[in-house]
Amino acid sequence: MDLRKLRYFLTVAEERNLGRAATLLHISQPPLTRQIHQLEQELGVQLFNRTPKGMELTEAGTLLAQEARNIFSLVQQASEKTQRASQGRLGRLDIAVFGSGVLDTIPRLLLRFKQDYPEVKVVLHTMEKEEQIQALRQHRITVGFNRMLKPLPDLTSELVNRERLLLAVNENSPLATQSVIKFRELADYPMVLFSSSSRPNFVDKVMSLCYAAGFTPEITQEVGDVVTGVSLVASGFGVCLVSKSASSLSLPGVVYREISDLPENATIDLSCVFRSGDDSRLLTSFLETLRNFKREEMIGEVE
Amino acid sequence: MDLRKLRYFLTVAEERNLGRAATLLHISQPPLTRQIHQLEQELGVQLFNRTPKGMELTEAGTLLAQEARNIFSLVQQASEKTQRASQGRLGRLDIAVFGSGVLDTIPRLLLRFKQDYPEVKVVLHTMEKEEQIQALRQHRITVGFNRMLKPLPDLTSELVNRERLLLAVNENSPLATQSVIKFRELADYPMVLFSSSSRPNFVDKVMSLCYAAGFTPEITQEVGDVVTGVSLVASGFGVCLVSKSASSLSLPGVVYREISDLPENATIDLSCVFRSGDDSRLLTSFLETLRNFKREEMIGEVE
DNA sequence: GTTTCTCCATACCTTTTCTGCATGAAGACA
DNA sequence: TGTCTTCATGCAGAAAAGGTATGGAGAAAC
Repeated sequence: MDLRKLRYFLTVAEERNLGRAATLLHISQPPLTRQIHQLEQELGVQLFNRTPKGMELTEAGTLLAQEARNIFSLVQQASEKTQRASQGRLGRLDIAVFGSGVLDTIPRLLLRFKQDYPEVKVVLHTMEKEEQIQALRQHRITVGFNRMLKPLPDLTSELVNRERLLLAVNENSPLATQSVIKFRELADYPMVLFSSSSRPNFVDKVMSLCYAAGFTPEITQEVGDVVTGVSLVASGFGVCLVSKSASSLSLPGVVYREISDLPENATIDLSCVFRSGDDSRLLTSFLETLRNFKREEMIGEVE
Repeated sequence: MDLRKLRYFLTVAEERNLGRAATLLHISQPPLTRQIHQLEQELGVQLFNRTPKGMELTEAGTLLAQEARNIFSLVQQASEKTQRASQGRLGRLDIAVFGSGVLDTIPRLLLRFKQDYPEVKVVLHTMEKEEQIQALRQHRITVGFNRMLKPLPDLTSELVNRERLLLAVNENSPLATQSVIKFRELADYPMVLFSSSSRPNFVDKVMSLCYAAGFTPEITQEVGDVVTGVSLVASGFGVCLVSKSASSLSLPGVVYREISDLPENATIDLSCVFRSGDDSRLLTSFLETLRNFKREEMIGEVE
């Protein structure tokens, strides 16, 4: 059974007349007769009763006509969906985020993407950096978000934004009342820091800043993620250096303070990683939204 | 886009290799290549990335493959359903019953038909006799049930069963306590009867029985249907002659009694009517069940 | 009752489309 | 570099679909 035969059948079923149906189909009547006969023979079912008045549907024919309409509707949809998918406007995009990366920037970006491409289903996976790299290579995800990725040949990373460090301090700490905080002063306060296993680059960055400022920080507790870190600050474990976007995380007893003399390079980069040479249309769409988003964010910061 | 191309596409999509797919499809590789190209061109969408390892689905291709599977499943179902419909095992059968005909016999028959042909959807319509005739001629129904139809050239009627008359009497009436009731005795009791507009044949039959017995009945009330008639008996309006199947209608205060000397022809026929020469498979199926049903009912009565 | 008209079916030929064989081009792998 | 695998292309043959002419059967009109 072929779609042409089915189309012919449906037209005859609706016209109840071979001649008119043939005209509508832009063919002559005899081949149409043959195609209908063939369809009946293929199915082993009589679809029409031939009367002097025309072609009258049998019960089986009536049912097939309904089914045929469904089939054509599905075929039509399939064609349209395929075309939308080829334009990166329909489909499924698997994205990985790291534990605390879901704060601030990424949700706003994803919301923006959802507005731009409402038919794309975004599936979020929580993965740490190494897991993301593996998942990208295995095509389990298309995009990963993380911080400070070392360059890799098969993966391309693109900077999403660069945030200066902020200090999370307990509201009862003397630092909370100071109008200006210098980095050097942190030497006098215990510090909560990520464990070097979970965020080696971040730890290295903080440690090297401290060394440059001439002190070794007193680490009271190592934590695996920002939320835990900030909640320890709330409990009075010490101060904690976090990225600016983490300041959207407001816990009772915690305030965020800028450090006045932070060096230029004391920043945390949020990057977006994908397979080099991935020409997927969904990725292209996503990167387009990402670049628009960056442009608008920069304008926002300048203002 | 025709089903052949779609089948080819799906096979290639599943094999991810033109050569293997061609083997499975029992064609050689070059035509398959061309068909895939044509499909891509028709849709204006690249469905595969050609790699030295084989054919790799694009996002659009992945989506089309899913849709294609749905389409084939629907086509398969359509074919099977059509064949079942041609055997009278699937479809919709519109049946008309008269007001009180839904009592006893017809429900049992319909239940039996539902067991024999579970995939046939029976739609019941309540219509009086003349309405049924019109509906049959307009093909709005396929079968009608009614009582005592006069012969018509374009409609065939088949006897379903023949029921003797029963007398519905109020439990307080002297007749209720009598062991034997003779027809002649009805002359002394007021009677509830159908109006001659709703059941002319039934009224004629009762009146002629009374005349033959030598009396004219005192009609206290004319009613349109059995249920009303029997409820008037319950209220003490008089006695009412009903068909045996109506006795399944039990109302408080009403008992049913046989009449000992009822003539042979004092019967009510339940007939089934359909268009003469209707060769619909559903009707054939229905009549087959009906005849089996009649056979079993007769055996039941003999026992 | 015959004619005419309207349908669908069949015969025969033409045209299009698909298929197979042979072969080419390009990247992977040893 | 040679070989292997994979997809792409040219050309001829086969199959399927389409067109024209015509037949046959029933309904409607005269």
